[in-house]
Amino acid sequence: MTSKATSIDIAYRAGVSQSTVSRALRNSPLVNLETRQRIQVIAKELNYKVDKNASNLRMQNSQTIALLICEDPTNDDSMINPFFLSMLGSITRATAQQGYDLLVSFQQLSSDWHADYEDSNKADGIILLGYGDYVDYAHKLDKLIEQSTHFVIWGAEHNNKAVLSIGCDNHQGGFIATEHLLKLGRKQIAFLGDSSSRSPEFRDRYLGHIDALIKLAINVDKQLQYDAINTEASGYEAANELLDKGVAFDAIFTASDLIAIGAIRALKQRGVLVPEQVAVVGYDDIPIASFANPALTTVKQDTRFAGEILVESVLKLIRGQEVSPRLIQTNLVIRHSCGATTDNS
Amino acid sequence: MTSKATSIDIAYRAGVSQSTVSRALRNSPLVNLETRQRIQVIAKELNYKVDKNASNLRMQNSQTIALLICEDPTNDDSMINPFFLSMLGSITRATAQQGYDLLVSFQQLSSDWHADYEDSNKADGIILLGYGDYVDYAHKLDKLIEQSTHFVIWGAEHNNKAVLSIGCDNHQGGFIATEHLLKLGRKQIAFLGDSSSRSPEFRDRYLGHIDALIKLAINVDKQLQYDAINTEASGYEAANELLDKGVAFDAIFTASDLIAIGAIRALKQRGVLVPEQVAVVGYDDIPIASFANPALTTVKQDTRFAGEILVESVLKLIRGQEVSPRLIQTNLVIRHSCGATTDNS
DNA sequence: CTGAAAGCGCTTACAG
DNA sequence: CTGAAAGCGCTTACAG
Repeated sequence: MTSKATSIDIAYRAGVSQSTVSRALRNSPLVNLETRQRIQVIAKELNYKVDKNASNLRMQNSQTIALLICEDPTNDDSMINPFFLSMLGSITRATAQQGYDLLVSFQQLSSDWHADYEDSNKADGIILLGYGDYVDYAHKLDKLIEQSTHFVIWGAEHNNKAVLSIGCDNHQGGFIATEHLLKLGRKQIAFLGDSSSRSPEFRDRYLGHIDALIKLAINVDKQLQYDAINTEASGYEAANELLDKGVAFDAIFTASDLIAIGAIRALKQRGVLVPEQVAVVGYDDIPIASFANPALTTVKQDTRFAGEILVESVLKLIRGQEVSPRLIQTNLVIRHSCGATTDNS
Repeated sequence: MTSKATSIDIAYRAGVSQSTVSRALRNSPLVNLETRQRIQVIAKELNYKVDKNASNLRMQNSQTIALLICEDPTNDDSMINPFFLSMLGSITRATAQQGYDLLVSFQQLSSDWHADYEDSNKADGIILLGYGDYVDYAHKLDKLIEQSTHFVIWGAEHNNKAVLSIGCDNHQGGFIATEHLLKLGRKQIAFLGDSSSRSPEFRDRYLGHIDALIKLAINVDKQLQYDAINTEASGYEAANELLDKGVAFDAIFTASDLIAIGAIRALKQRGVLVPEQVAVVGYDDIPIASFANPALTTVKQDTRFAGEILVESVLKLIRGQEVSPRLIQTNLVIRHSCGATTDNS
């Protein structure tokens, strides 16, 4: 293979100047339609592609956006949170659709965000995908703001108003889950999941749950909340503690599917029938959810839509357009674990 | 925020020439240690980062590699094959470790590979992650070769010797799965999975399975092979067909975990005890596997290692070093579905 | 050990 | 409608 064709090569063959080639390839109306087409044909023949480095250097942008995944520290290193993975897929798609490239990186490996990305002109904007309160990242966030980097974070509204956040409405999600359970006649609903401010997502789900109870005039029993982090093991443990305590309950709403799956394992092991004796509703609708036994009723976050909004938002930021934080509504996926359907296949 | 600092700014402050700054930042021994350090301090103060576009343009490389995911056409559009997702994670890590960036793209969205990547100087090399025989991509593969693009594909050895492939040893994986089942005393082992050449991975797993049977002098019963594609539904269906047929079997080895999970659902529904009556072994060790009920015994492909090898291989290609195709050994993850352990939690 | 200069391949005012 | 020229921010022979 001979070395890559440049616009000069094309200019030579087309018998025009390099500037004209450049214009023609960008389809500028300035250049005569006929010459334009002739140039484009030659370009195709030579398999010519604009050199992005040169073009970006000149235009001072990169047409790529960076996705920084701040992995959930509660997960073991080898496995990415399944919800993130799903977001990754939708963000990749949305980015491509907008004609941008996506640079992916995991946070633990790089300690200097702005450095690695926008400052080195590799990305025009950044999407931060994390779980939790971003407290560990606060300092870096500040740095990003200070440098007026274009970035958007996934999650609950941030206390720093300069940070643009896009997230699913966890409060609403918690509300509909519990409301559903109440409508099915369940009265004592336990909540498994950290309710501290360290986990804003979980806390908001908890708060939504509480609001549903209050709205339906059910007493809130603090005894029915158990902390759990986002793992199967933690759900298993929390459910066992709940069982050991001896408090009566006929349903469990968990802050994540992983917790729900662990809880179901504990219930089954103790001979508790799901959903007959205890209904279970999870959160996230990760792929595993539909394969659980019984199949898990869960709150689904629309990752496809979320990815689109996320990408659209950074792009707006980059273009200097108006953007505001956004909460995406969730919806309930009803399967068998809540007892709403009788067919328990 | 003032505009980004350049090497000229640093040169000005350090009272040296821009060339010296460039050398100092690359830690060239040519420049006096003291000046070098002084310059580096200033660079840090100014939060300076080398402009990648300029640097890449000048050096004629991009320090990034592109990952093209050719999605399994049997999966529905919204969900990526979990095995790929896991590979994506490990490739991301491996790439970062080598100081390269990773550009991710899904195949359906872009029809012109070489165009979008190497030719436009955005990536120095390409990793193709696909499932199957790459027949649909043969034409494009040819184009890549023709353009002497640096690329490596995931999967079985390709019939075109010019293509460098890295993959797990599916034959060996099939072998150890069946061998394990035989050692546990199972005699009639069904195989669920396409055994045609359209699915070279599945076919090799099947062949390994057959070899294990032959080695242990068990008759091969063609009746015990059922086609299935890589979905839960397909596994469910195949297991039902098997059950309907009325042939006796005491174990099932499936070409993927998704198939295994569907098969287990069918077995349970028909009242067949797993693993007591029928042992099941899957393939992939996707996250769901450990949550299945019973927890799935499966053949694990070491994705972390595979990702490293993949990245290492493209890099070698890029550097013009010697590389050869590679088969990575798999290993068995023994859980409950094969009946090897009695504790069925 | 350091500087002046060329050049990577584009895009885009500027002039015609 | 087209061309000559500048310049994006680097890296690296070349000369000293």
